[in-house]
Amino acid sequence: MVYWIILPADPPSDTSRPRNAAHTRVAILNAARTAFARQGFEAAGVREIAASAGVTAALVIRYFGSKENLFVQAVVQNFSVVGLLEGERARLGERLARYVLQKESEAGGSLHPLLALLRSATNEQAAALLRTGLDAQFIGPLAAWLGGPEAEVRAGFIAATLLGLTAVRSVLQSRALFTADTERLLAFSAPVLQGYIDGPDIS
Amino acid sequence: MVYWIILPADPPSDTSRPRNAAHTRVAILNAARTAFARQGFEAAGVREIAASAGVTAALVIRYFGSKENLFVQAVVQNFSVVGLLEGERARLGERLARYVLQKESEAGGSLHPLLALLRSATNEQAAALLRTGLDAQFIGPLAAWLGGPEAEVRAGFIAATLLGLTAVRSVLQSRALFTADTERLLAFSAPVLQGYIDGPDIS
DNA sequence: TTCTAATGTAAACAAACGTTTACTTGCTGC
DNA sequence: GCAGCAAGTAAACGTTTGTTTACATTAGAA
Repeated sequence: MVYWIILPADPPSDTSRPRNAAHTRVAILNAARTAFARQGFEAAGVREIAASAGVTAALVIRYFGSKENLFVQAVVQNFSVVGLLEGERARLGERLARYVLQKESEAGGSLHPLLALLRSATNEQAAALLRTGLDAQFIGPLAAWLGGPEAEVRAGFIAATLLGLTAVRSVLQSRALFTADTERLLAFSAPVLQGYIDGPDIS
Repeated sequence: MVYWIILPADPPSDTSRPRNAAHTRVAILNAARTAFARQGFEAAGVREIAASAGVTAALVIRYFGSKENLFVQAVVQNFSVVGLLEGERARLGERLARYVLQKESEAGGSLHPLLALLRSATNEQAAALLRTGLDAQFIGPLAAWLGGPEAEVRAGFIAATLLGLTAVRSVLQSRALFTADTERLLAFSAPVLQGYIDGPDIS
């Protein structure tokens, strides 16, 4: 018991955290995002998410009602394209390509948001939830930004390209794209993406 | 009971099948391919595969040793790019695009082979198996066919594009690409794929 | 300081999973 | 015709899953 007094006031930021529903909620959401990105909707367990947030599974259910609802709040409502749209139009293709080609370690310390989407897209339950989110928060805004009659199809192809690259590189880790250096992959993919952005309409 | 006698001699082609290990094996493999394509490696259950093949789960394990081994024999050793490589080089992009854009109903009656790959790629156990299969049966042969110093990267991008399209269309069923007609999608994607095939090398 | 509502936990639930064991059924070579 | 082995099944095993129930603890207002 004495050891508790000797330890610093806020040691590993989890063990001695005072009871605080708001902080706990955030901790659970962060743990869930990481777990869903690493393992997908099905494989990620409520007990494991709870443990890595420093609580128990029962509390997670108490706060979010169900695993499905936790997924919605942690992942579906949490990826967006709007940040990438800032900047000159002629280089949007490059920004998008860099967005998916950067190593996980470079992605702001956390795992790539697209990973959670991709790793969970195969579960029918999660896919139904993601369907809405992808249209509302990625394809929709991107299409509106692009403009023109083919905007939706163009945005869809961009999403498909980014997801495909993420799939082959981060999930399947196919040798061809996993070991190649980022700049070379960028040289291939950025023009393609820019082509979807600025290419001519199909009659 | 009388109804059985009235029914034709070989009714649903399953109930009255005589004992035949070879036929049963094939039936299990077919059922497994469909189940893995529809639900992915984890969600597809051995009991369900067995039932749809007209046998019990114990027999499936007896024949294939484990669910993992069943997956290898049903899916991993069963997708290949070689068929698409026949024909003129200038139209390979179009053939590849058609390969993934055709509706499931047009894909020879069965589900698209890429679906099983994609829906199972998120399971770490299955992904490890698919990693080898994708390189050995798709990217490898395609790269050898393409030739040139960048062949592997080009093949990787082609695989990524096809997987991405399949993901957005068949799994996420995003409105933008799900409702658009095949010919328009073909007009967008075929040139991109052909670009990966014939485009200039990156210095 | 005391009391109560909020915060959290331990333990168990029912269902589903892949797999194993022991058993029954039926085709086939002698 | 009949043994023997292959083909197939029923039932259970041990885990793991998301979720529920009943209980403990602590923070904060009175």
